[in-house]
Amino acid sequence: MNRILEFDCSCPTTETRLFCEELFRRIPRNKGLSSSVSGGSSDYQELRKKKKYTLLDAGDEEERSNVGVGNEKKDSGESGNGRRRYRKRRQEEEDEEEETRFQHQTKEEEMKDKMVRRFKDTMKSEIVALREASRARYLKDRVKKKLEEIRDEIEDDDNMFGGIKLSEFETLRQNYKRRSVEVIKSRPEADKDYYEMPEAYDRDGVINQDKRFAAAVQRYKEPGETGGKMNSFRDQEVWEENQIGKATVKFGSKDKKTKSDDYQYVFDNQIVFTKTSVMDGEKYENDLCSDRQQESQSRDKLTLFTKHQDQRRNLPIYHYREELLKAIKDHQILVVVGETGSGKTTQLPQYLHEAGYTEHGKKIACTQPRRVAAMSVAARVSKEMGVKLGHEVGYSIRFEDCTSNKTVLEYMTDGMLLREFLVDPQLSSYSVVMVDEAHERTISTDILFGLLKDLSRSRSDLKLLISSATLDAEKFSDYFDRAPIFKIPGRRFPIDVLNTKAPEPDYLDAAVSTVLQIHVTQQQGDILVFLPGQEEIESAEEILKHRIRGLRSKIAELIICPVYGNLPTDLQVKIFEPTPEGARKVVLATNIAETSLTIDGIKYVVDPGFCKLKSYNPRTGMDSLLVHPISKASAMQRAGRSGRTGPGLCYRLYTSYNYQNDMEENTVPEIQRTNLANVILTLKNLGIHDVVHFDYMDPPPVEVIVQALELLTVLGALDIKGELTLVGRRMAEFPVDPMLSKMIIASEKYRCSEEVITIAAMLDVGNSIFYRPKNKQVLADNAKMNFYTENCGDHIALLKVYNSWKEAAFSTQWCFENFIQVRSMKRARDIRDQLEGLLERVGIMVTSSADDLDAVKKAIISGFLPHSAKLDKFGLYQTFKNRQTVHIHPSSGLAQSLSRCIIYHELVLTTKEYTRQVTEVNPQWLVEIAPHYYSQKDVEALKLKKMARGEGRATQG
DNA sequence: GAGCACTGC
Repeated sequence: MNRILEFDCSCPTTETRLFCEELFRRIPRNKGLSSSVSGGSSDYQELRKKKKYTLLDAGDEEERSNVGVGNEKKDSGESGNGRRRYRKRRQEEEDEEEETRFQHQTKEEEMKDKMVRRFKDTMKSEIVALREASRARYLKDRVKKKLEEIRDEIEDDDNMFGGIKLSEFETLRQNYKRRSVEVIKSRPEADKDYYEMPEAYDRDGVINQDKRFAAAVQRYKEPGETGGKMNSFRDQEVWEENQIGKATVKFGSKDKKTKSDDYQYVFDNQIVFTKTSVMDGEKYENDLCSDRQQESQSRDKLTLFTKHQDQRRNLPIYHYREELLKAIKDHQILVVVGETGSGKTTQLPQYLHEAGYTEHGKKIACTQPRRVAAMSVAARVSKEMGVKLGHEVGYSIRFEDCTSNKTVLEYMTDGMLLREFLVDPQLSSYSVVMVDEAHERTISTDILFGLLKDLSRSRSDLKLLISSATLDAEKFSDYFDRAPIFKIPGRRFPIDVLNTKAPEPDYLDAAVSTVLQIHVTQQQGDILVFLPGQEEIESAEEILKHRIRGLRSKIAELIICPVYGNLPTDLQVKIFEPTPEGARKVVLATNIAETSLTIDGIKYVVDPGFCKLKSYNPRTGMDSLLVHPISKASAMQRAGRSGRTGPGLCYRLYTSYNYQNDMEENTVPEIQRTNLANVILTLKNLGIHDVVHFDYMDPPPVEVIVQALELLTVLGALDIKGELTLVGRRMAEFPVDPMLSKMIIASEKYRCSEEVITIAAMLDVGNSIFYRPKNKQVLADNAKMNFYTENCGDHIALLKVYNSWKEAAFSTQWCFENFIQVRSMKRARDIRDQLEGLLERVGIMVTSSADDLDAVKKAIISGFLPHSAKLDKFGLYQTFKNRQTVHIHPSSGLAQSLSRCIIYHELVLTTKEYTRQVTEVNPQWLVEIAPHYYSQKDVEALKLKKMARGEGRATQG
């Protein structure tokens, strides 16, 4: 009894649920049908107004009022009829009992007493069944009412949309309704509108409860079921969803704006795609099958180690093992081409190890462009070899050296190998160097190319492997003295590439439309959309949400996951969560998803063909971060993201003509579009004097090299002959930009190294310290302004942020409270620790200037002396040297104030020329600190202007 | 009152 009552309480719409269970039980299950039946041509709200539905509504109200009210109250209403009768009877019986207690004389009375006691015994066990029977009867009535409702709907539909052509969904829905009616009608006695209480008493006057309830329960039993209870919740949910859909959404032929012969869903700007090409998969499926077989066979019998060995044998590269080893033996340099999944990164070093290249204490190095890749690959290989990570197989990345003297296979970031060159220019501990993902052309990789090529001439025993994706293999081969190319097939499913028929004027809108198009017309599979930046992702998210709002009950659930670098990690994790059944995930990502993140289950890629690209202008010394069309290689890479777990589809929002004729083959390598000051300093430190004629694979513009040389000279890292000075040598020790390292070196003079390395670390992590969520911008801004005090710029604010965090014991909670990104702070701490260690190495004491912020500012000037600007008479800033108009970025604490002379960390062209991370300084200090760069005249002029402006203001006031 | 792709030492 309790069980039933509790159940009633916890489920406010039990009647509804049971009704619907009954309904669904009787109707043949058809998933597609039941999900498409949602919504209705007639508007539920309007239906509610009609009189014939008031009865139903009253029932609904009653259900609602029953929620949370005591159980007793449940006995009211239609469901209580039987119970009321029963109660009445019970009361009578009780009265009789009272009577017998006093009289108790005749036999007749004794018999009566006996009967009552028997009745009471059976009461407890039967009351449960009685309630159920009563409820079942109520449900029967509901079925009838619902049936009536559906009939009316059909009638309405016929009247309203009789002559209009319906969409497939609407037709389906109507058919579904008609079928529902037929099915219910064909049920025996469905239309009988009275209920017979079975005979309760036998002829001899004895109550026969079995007989009484058996009949009531019988009708609501499913064949084969043991009890009359129904317990499917899923169908209930489906039905409720449909009801909600009816109540909130208007949809149907009447809402149709344009008349077309046939349609499913009408979008204002439906995009027409043409299939232009197919990227073939490479004999994947057979492999996969054998993979699975192998896996299932080996799961129980084999150990983990042998299982790994089995998997190794199934990789495409396995068939080429001997040939590869022979090629490596015969040639000093080999270009290996293998697409994702070929197994080159994990297998090649192992083959070399097995072939004896690690004898005599030599190691094999394999470089990766990213830290995560180096770590995860090393972990994988150590498992395959059955050794502990850090022993025979290790990795070495910044802040983390996971190797030992036993290590023979060393995975490392490319920057790390570059640092290794500084220590040991002969790389004498390595027998093989493999540069993986060479096609990514990071700066470090490009510099490594030149150094390794040179080294290979002096060290004939050193084997060099350059591994890359297909496209530019010939280029690598040409560069490395026509080294042979070894091709390994990849493992990928075929991908259909679709291009638009006409160019799309608004890629954002087109991307959103395409996503919806895919969502309603294509089968299961997640969607990945590439967008240039955070802003575009956020607006795409909003538009998408807005557009599916009106369709929620018509289409499957669409889960929107934004991903970009600055997104806090805990929000990034969302994209890896498996998509729930029946739903679809759409990932809105920046280029982060092109190489850095791999998301499982992506079947559709939407590629608008743009990305943000940073490029450097040596004349203005300014970086620009602007939206550019992507390259063909990049487009291929993006498309490839869809074919990882099954055949994929790539929707390109540009024409195939654009692709063929307007897009570059490859993205301009980083080395040709970056400030090279750091690279030049590194090369100089390696003893390469002629940096202009260094063997670059793609030489950077000479202007950029010259400008870098100039800067290094100004900073005192190079002397007049272009040779590295002591200052330059010390600067090169620090793995940061030359301006930052100069600032650190200068902190020795101003006795504030403690503060300066903190600022350097905070500047180095970039602009991801403060987090500003869209819905809490004011709060976030207020929290940020707490770190700004009088006479305090962005640099000092960063210092305060770090120190406050330190005082809060590096607390994560503190970060949340202050809208600070923990991830960035942890990184800043790592960098700071590293810098602190390096201070010692170059012989600088860690000293604090305490509260003397001027000392800190002077150290900043020493590093960033070309980055100064002054306020002109129009209230705009002009750089001292280039006379270029710049603006203080609104995110800066100084954006509102007018400081007459500022030092900035960087200058980036986005919508305007913005200086970021700004501090006000005394112009006189510029001359003091850098008399070789600033003349007294520059500063005097500023003073005069200031006076003139002051007077102007005075007269105005 | 703007908006910052991704890396690496």
